[in-house]
Amino acid sequence: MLDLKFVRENMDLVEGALRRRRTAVDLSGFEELDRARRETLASVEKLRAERNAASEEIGRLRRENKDASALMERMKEVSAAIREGEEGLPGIERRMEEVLLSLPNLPDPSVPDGQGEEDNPTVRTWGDPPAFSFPVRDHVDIGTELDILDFDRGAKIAGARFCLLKGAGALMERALINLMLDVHTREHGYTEVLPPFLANTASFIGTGQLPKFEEDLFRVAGTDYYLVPTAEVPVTNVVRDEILPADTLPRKMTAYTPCFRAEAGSHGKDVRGMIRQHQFNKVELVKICRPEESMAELESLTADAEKILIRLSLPYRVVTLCTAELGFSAAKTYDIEVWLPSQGRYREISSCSNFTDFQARRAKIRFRDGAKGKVRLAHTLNGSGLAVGRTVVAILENFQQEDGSVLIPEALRPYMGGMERIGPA
RNA sequence: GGAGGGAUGGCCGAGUGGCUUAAGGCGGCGGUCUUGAAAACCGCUGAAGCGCGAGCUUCCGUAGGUUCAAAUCCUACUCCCUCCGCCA
Repeated sequence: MLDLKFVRENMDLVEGALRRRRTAVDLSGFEELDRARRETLASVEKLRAERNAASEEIGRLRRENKDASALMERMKEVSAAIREGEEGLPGIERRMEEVLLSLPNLPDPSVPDGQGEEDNPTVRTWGDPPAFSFPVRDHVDIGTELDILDFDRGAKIAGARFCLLKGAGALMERALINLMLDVHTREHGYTEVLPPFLANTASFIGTGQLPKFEEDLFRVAGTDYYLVPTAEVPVTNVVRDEILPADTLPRKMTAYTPCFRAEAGSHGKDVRGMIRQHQFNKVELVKICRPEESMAELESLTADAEKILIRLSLPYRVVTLCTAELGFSAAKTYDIEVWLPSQGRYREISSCSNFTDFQARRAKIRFRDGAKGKVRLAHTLNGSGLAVGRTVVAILENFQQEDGSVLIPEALRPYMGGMERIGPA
């Protein structure tokens, strides 16, 4: 959510910044609502001040056993006038709230303009795509033949876009989760949390998925619960409605959760394999920090995620999302893309974003600046560290051998009971 | 699921209709004292909205209601605690 005062005073700037995101907004109606609200508020508050003064007077008169009935009678009218004046206010405020909640974050000035994926500049590249002396197969063929991925059974149990992992496949998924959590907690200073996998409406509004993107979520029928689409939701909301001591910042948390995505609009994209599923595992990194530090924290958070790929010897590149690709709540995002031999290109495996004060304002995440300082909105960040299912895909494809087996990256072997290779069943 | 008890500022906690513009404490900040610190003492210290400003208004879990006036009374809901039941 953008700051009301800022929007009011910088309408043109806001409209211009959102045009950079290819989001057309017309704020003229909002301007009118804002004016009406302030006029109403001014007159109602004046009446309330009158009533408060009279109430005090009535209290005084009654204590002195004097007659207050005339004043009480007059206040009846004032109270009626207040009620009447207030009448339109909830409606106006609700409509303003709707507008504010529907406006995406403003892109950071460093974010390049662009129309689509092809306009995301590459920041850096690590590792070399492996060369193969045999025909490359994709993870579906490799995994099915090794009997570690079973898409047919996944579909039988749940439906399309679900997968069953078996044997060394299930073990690898679990091993990756442990490796990632260990690296982030022991080497990068994050505190591990294991949050609820369902969260309520208030939490989803806090991080920006609601009210706008309900169709992307699975809701538990008859309840106020949604399945989390990312640990970002429960973990960022750990500090919702709190005022944090400044010396506890930056607060760094990491969490494993399964992620559930309905993604109504995504049909037809990545229909094959484990790239795009209704359920997948992810280890998430979340930071709450001072505004001055958030851009530097974004750099280090991205580096923390990259570290996992380096450990696993998976070639990747980092791109900056251009204005058109930026997510709703983000001011700046780096995507980390891993090399997928079967597709001959890099595919997203992590998305690291600085949300500036956008989520903090919605979720009331604040800190006290200095011992007697002002209360200020914090900045929030998060990034995948990493998407586990896609990491399995990348390992199967990058480490595939001519005989159909898959070498296990050395860093992962201790987490898989010393297993060095997944051989044919 | 049943019965009871609760929800008040960063934290704890008093407060059953009008001198509550929320007592008191803790914590924090400033000061006195001290070589320095601690202790002691003194002072300051909730959040948000509106207004150029003096200032005004709102907020005591949430939403309604009663009243000239609500932290306080009424209704519904949410969450927490204790006990019982069920259960991994």
